[in-house]
Parts: sequence; structure tokens; C-alpha cells
Amino acid sequence: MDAKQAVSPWKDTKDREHDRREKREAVLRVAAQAFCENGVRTTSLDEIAERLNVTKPTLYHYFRSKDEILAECVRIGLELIDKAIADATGDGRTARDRLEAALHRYAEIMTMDFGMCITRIGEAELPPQSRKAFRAHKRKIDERIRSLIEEGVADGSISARDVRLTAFTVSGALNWIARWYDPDGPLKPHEIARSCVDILFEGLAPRVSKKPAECTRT
Amino acid sequence: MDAKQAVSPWKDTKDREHDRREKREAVLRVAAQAFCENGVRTTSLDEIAERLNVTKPTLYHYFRSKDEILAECVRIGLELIDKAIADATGDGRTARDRLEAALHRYAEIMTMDFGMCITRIGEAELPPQSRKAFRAHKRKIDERIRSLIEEGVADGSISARDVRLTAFTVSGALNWIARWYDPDGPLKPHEIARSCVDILFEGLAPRVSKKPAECTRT
DNA sequence: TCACCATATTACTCGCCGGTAACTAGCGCG
DNA sequence: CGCGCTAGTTACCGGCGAGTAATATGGTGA
Repeated sequence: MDAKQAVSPWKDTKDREHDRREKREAVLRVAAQAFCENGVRTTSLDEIAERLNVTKPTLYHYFRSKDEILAECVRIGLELIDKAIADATGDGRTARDRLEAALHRYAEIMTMDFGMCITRIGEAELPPQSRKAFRAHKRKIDERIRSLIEEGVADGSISARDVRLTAFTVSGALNWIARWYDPDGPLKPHEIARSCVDILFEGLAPRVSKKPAECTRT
Repeated sequence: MDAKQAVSPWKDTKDREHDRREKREAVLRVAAQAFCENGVRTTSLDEIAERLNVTKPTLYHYFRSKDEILAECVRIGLELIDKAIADATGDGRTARDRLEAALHRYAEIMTMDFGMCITRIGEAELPPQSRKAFRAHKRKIDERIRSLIEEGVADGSISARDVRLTAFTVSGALNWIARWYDPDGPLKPHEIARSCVDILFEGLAPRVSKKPAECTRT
């Protein structure tokens, strides 16, 4: 019972800050969930603290204010997406492949705690200062997506009349996943991602033929 | 100058309640705007009252509580969309035509005060009771869209593997308009609607040919 | 052993905001 | 006229929740 104690009496000091980081993130994760479930302003710090089995002042050891917690939640979410898209722009033969990979990851992240925050916490909830940062971050992501679309238009692997609007439409469809995704539902995140991206690429209008070879002659 | 006074000294009593309705709606419209701009919980009734050049207790002549105002805002928005889709299901030859018309109206409504509320006010902000109503109303709308898609699949004018997911994706893309639309921007609501619906129908993948007649033979 | 720092607690302050009470100004009506 | 109704007002209450002492605990390092 106490054997494991003997195994790791963690003598050192360097993992203290590791501990601290872990706890900090635990606070953020729980906060993110609470914010998504019940809204930002209806979620009190007492409530968050309670979920963590601590009391409110403890939170102030890790954060300066509620707004800081809030801002961190969305920042992490945006960071995840930003990184994911940046990574995806590496591999893939055509721009379409790269965009598809990027959107797939994007969609998956929208089913995760911090990803959900981006959609469910409106920028209206943010204090003016972090609102600016939020917008800037979003714009950066948007520009990445636009670039991919533009490349796709250039190499012929994507068709888009208005790049800006296309980016908005696509992001919107994926952002919205955060609003209806149910972890207990039948579909796994990667399945949802797969299907949504497919729908966006294929469109609702029937295609005459999947492969040009099958094209019926008139 | 006072001539018009003589013309209409509105003797009657029936437009008292007309006045009342108008004021009631003015409150709702201003509230909707404020909620969208600054979030629900950060918008005080004093603030709403101030925008209307009245004081807070006046609002209680028209509504029982802040939550009632809130619930009304989203209800009106949902009602607009519901009606719009119901209307659109009348005309149109193919199901695709009907769906296209419905989505076009849907998109336009998302640029309007009450339409914006649906997206920008998360259901997390709503009290449990109106949350149920909200969900029920949304489900109804969703079912209308699904029906249209199903009809389209049946008559061959629409292609969709997973109807439920397709409906979510499409709604998401359109709902998101409420988050980025800027009344001072270059694009008019109907132009945005046109483009977004187009993107959703055409998809990002290039089509081999627009019209079957132009299909190149392999 | 003692001083120190991090962590967490209990017990508070204080301002904001939803909601109410009580009063006033105009207006139609018998 | 004076009754009563509607639409407003000013002045207030009460509670919730963010943020702050002041304090206890316990491991670390000299």
C-alpha cells in the first residue's frame, strides 16, 4: 500500500514547477468545461474551485483574475488550432490535401475542452483588452486558411470564387461542431471531422461523376 | 406645423395596445443589440434602459424579468427562421430549389438583430426553463432542413451521405454569419447569403464540369 | 532548529445589478 | 370634477460573487 511511496520519494525541486503547471492547467480545463456548460458570467469562481475540491482563494495562487482564466482558456484553444493548421501545411501533395488535413484537425479540436471555448465563449464575454488579442489570433488562423485556399485555386485543386467568404463559411461550419457535439453520442470526433470536411468539399449539389472517366457522354 | 395635429388627433383607444406593442418591441430590439455587442451578463438593465432614454423600472412595465427579455429575443429570432423555412418549402420545382431558397432566407436573417441573438447568445446563458424551449425550437428548424435534404436526396437534386450531419454543417456555416457580419462592410446581406449558399452547394472541390454538356470525353 | 516560501484555508469587504415599493404626471370617461 | 388606469419616476433592498486580508500547514534549505 505504501510501497509505491518508497519507490518515488521525488527528492528533487525541479518538478515543483511541473506540479504547479499541472495544477494550473487543471484549473483551466475545469474552468473551460464549466464556462462551456453554464456560460461565463453564470459560472462563479467558487463553483470552479468546488469542482477542483479547493476554495476560491486558491485559484488566486495561479491566476490574477477571472478574466485571466477566461482569456487563457480561449488562448489555448486558438493556439491548438493555429499549430494544427501550421503543421498541416507541411505535408500533402496538392493544396487541397493540405487544406483537407488542416480542416480535419480543426474539426477535431472543436470537440475538445479548449477548442469548444472558442465557439461557446463569445468574444462579447471577453474584456476589451483580451478581445483584441482574441481577434488578432483568429485573424491569423483565418489567414492561414485563406492562404491554403488561394494555393488550391492556383494549383487547380480547389474551386472558390470569393476566398474570404469561403474561409468564413468553412470555419463557421467547423466552429459550430462545438455547439452540437456530444461526447456520449454515437460519432467519434474523427468521424465527425471526416464527414464534415467531406460535406464541405463535395457540396450539396450532386456531382455528375466522381471520376472523369465515368462521365456520361451527352 | 401644427396642421398635422389637427389631421390626426387619434381619438380612439385601439392603438393604445398598438403603442404598447411597439414599445415592447423597441425594448427587445435594443436589448438584442446590446446582448450581441456586450454579452448578456455584462449588459445591465440600466444600460438597456439608458439606450431607450428611460429608467430601469419602466422595463418592468413590459417584462417580468431580464430572463424574459432574453428569452423573447431568441424566440423571435427562431420564429423568423422557422417561418422563413416553412414559407420556402412551398415554391420551387426540385427540393434543391426549395432548400436553396430556405437557406438563402436563413442566411439573411442571421444578419439581423434577432437572428444574431440565436448565434451570439449561447444557450448556456439561458435559464434552464427557456433553454428547453430554445432547444425544442431549434430542433424543429433542424427537422425542417433535414426534411428538405431528404426530399432532395429522394428526387436526386441533392447529394448527402449523412443527412443529420449535413444539416448541422450547413446550419453551422450560416449561423456563423452572425459572428462576422459587419453592417458597414462592403457586402449586403443578400450578397452574403447568395455566396454562402453557393459555396455550400458547390463545395470546395472543383467540379469537372458545370453543365453535363460540357463534359469532356476521356 | 529556525527562517522561508508555497499552498491552501477561513472570514471578510464591497460594488454591482436584478428586482421592488411608493409616488407622480397625463389622459379618457362617467 | 374626480376616479382610475397606464406609463413613468426616484429611492431603496438584498444577494451574489469577485477579490482581499490574515492565518495555518508543511516541506526545504542553511
